[in-house]
Amino acid sequence: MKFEAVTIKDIAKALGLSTSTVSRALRDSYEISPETKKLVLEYAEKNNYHPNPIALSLKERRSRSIGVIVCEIANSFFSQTINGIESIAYNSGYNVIISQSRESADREMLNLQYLTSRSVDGLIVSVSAETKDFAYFKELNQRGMPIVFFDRIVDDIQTHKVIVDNYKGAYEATTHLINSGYKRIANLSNASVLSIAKERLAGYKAALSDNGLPVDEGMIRYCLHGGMIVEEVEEAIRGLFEQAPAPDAILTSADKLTTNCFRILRAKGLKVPDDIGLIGFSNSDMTELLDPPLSVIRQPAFEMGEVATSMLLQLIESKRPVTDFETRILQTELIIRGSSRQAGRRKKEMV
Amino acid sequence: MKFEAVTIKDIAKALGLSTSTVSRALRDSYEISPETKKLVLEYAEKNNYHPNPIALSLKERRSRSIGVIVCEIANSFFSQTINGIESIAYNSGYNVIISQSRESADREMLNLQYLTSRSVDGLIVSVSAETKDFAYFKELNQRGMPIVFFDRIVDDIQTHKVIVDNYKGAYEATTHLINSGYKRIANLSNASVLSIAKERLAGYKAALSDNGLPVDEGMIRYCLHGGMIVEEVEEAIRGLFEQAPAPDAILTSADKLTTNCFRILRAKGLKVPDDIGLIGFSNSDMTELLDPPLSVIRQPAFEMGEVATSMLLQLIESKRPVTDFETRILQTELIIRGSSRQAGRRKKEMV
DNA sequence: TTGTATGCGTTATCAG
DNA sequence: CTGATAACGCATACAA
Repeated sequence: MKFEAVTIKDIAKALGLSTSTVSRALRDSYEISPETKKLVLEYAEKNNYHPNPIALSLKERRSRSIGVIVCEIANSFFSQTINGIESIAYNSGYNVIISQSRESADREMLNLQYLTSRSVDGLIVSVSAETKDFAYFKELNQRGMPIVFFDRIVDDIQTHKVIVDNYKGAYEATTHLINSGYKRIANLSNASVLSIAKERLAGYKAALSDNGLPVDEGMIRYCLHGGMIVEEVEEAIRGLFEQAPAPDAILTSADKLTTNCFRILRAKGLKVPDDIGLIGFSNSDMTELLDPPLSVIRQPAFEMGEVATSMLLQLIESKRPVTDFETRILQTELIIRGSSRQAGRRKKEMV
Repeated sequence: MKFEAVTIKDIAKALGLSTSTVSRALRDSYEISPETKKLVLEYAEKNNYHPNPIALSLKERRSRSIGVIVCEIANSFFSQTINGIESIAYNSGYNVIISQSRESADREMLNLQYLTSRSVDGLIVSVSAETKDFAYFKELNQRGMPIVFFDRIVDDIQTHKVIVDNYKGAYEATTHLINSGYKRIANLSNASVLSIAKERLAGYKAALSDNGLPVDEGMIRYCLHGGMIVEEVEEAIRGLFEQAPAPDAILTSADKLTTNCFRILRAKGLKVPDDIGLIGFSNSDMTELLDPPLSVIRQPAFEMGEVATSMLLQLIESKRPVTDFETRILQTELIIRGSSRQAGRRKKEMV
C-alpha cells in the first residue's frame, strides 16, 4: 500500500470531464462555466486535491524552491541566517531546501548537483573551507542559475553577495584589545583560503600596525575546520604558547573558534580577561552567560539571510539578464562585556 | 538566459541515437554494444550529464529523499538530531529536506503538504507544540506514507517512534536536586499537550512523591513556546516566585527553557546552585562553560537521528506493509557539574 | 464552453 | 543490439 494522491485525471474521470477542463477550472479560468467550476472545485476540496509540484516542476522548469548550502547548521551564525532566509522565502511562497557541506568539498559538490538537478530556482551559498575549485559554481552561474553568496563568498564570480565588514569588525576588536592594554595579540584564523578569513586577518594586522605594534606571523594560526574540531584548536593554541614571548590576548575569527578557544583557555586555568584577553566573532546567544562573560563581534545573521533571499528572488524573477551585481556590506557589532573595569585595572598594573 | 541541463535527448541527438538506447547505455544495460556504451558514456561525462531527479520522481513515484520536520533548527537538540539523520541518509543515498514549523501548526501543515506532494519517500517528525489536530498525519500514515516520530511523538498513530526515557531523566534529575538538599522544587514545563512534557512532568512528580515531598501545582508552569520566547519564561518564573514559599530549585524540561531560565535567574542576581538549584534538559555544548557551570540532562540526539533514519529507511524499503511497530527508548545522561560540593555545603547549612 | 493533443525527462514495453 | 511508443501529472495551444 503506497501513498497515492488524487490527480486531475481522477477528478476528470469521476466527474466525466476532460483533464484540461478540470485543470482550467482549478485555475479559475474565464472560459469555464460557473457550474463546472463549482463542481470541480467542490470535488477537489472534498478529496483534498493538491497539484503535484513534481509534475509542475517538470513542466515549468521551475520549482518555487531555493537551495541553501552552508557548512554546518549546528552553528549559531548559520542557523540564524537560515531563519532569515526562510522568513523571506516563506512570505514569497518559496520553499527552502537546506543542505550541509560539513566543510567537505565533495559533499558540497554532491549537494550542489542534487539541488540544481532538482530544479531549485536559485541558490544561496556560503562555500566550504575545503573548496578550491569554483569551476562548477562559475559554470552554473554562467548558464543562468541565480546564485547569491553570503559570508564566505567567491571573489571572481559575478553575482550578488552579502557580507559583513569583516575588516572593520576585526580591526575594531583588535583595537579594543590594544586599548585594554594587551601588547601581544594572537589571531586564531579560519582556513586561509576563505574570503572572510583574509578580510579579518587584514583588519587584525592593520590594527596592530596602526597602533605601532609589530605583526608577528608566529602569532597567527589557521584552523582548517574553522574550530569545529576541538583538537585543531588545541594544537593551534599550543603552538601559540610555544612562542616567546607568549601571547597576552587572542582574537578568534570564527564562531566555533571563539567558543572552543574559550573552552581550552579555561581548561588551562587561564582567566579571561585578567590572565589573557579574548574577543572573537560569535553569534551564540550564550556568550554573555559564560564564565566570565565573553566580549564578541556579532554579525547581523538574520538580516544577512533576509537580504540574500531578497536579492536571490530579484534575480529569479527578473526577466532580463542582470549585469549590475551588488555586494551588500552590513556592519558587525562589537559587544564588550564586563571586561572594561578589569581591563582598566590591568592597564594600570602594566604601567 | 535560463539554466539548462543536458538531457538524454540532447545526447541522443548529438550522437544520432535514440533516447532509449542512450538511456540503456547510461544504465549499463547488457543489451547495448560496448562501442555504443563507450560513446554515450564519454559524451555524457564530457558534458557532465546528470539524470533529472524531477523526471525520475514523476516516473518512479519516489524521490530518494526524506523530509524532516522540527520546530526549530537553531536548537542544539534538533541540529544534533539532524546531523544524525543526515549521516545515515547520506550513506544510503538519500537526500534530506529539512523544514521548520517554528511551533506553528499552520506552518507545520504547510511544510507537510509541501514535503508529501514533493514525493518524499518518508518523513521524520517531531511535532509542533501548537498542533492539536493530527488527522492529516494519521491519514498520511494510513495511506502508506512511512513516518517516524521522534522526541515529540503522537501516541495514537501506529508507526515507529524514537524517544528517550523522559520519565526517568526527569525523575533522576529531580532526585538529585532533592538529595542535594532542595525542598521546594519547581518545574518549568513545555506545552502540556506534548508527549515529552507529560512524561517529564510525571517523572518530576513521582520523584517528589517517592521522597515524601508534596506536589504543588503552583510550582508547575507551562511555557507554550518551549522557552523560545524569553518573555514567557520571565512570566513563568515571576509566577513561581509569587508563590509562598518560593521555590528553592527549578527543573526545566526543555532546551531553551533551561538556558533562558538560567539567563533570567542570573539577571535576578540569583546564584546557582547556592541561591537556587537548577537542572534542565539541554543539549547545548556550552552549558559547562556557563557561569556557574550548569548541570543538565542530556539526550543522545545524534543517535536518535540515526535510529529514526534507520527505522524510516526500513519502512520505505520493506515491500510488505509493516504491522509490528517499534518504540525505541534511549537513555538520557545526567551530567552533574561542580555543584556537589556546594550542594553538600548547602545541605549542612540547612540541617 | 469543452475536448484533444503535445511536451517537460525518463524508463519500460514492445517491435524490429 | 537498437528504435519507437506510452506513461508519470500537469498546463496549454489548438480544435470543435
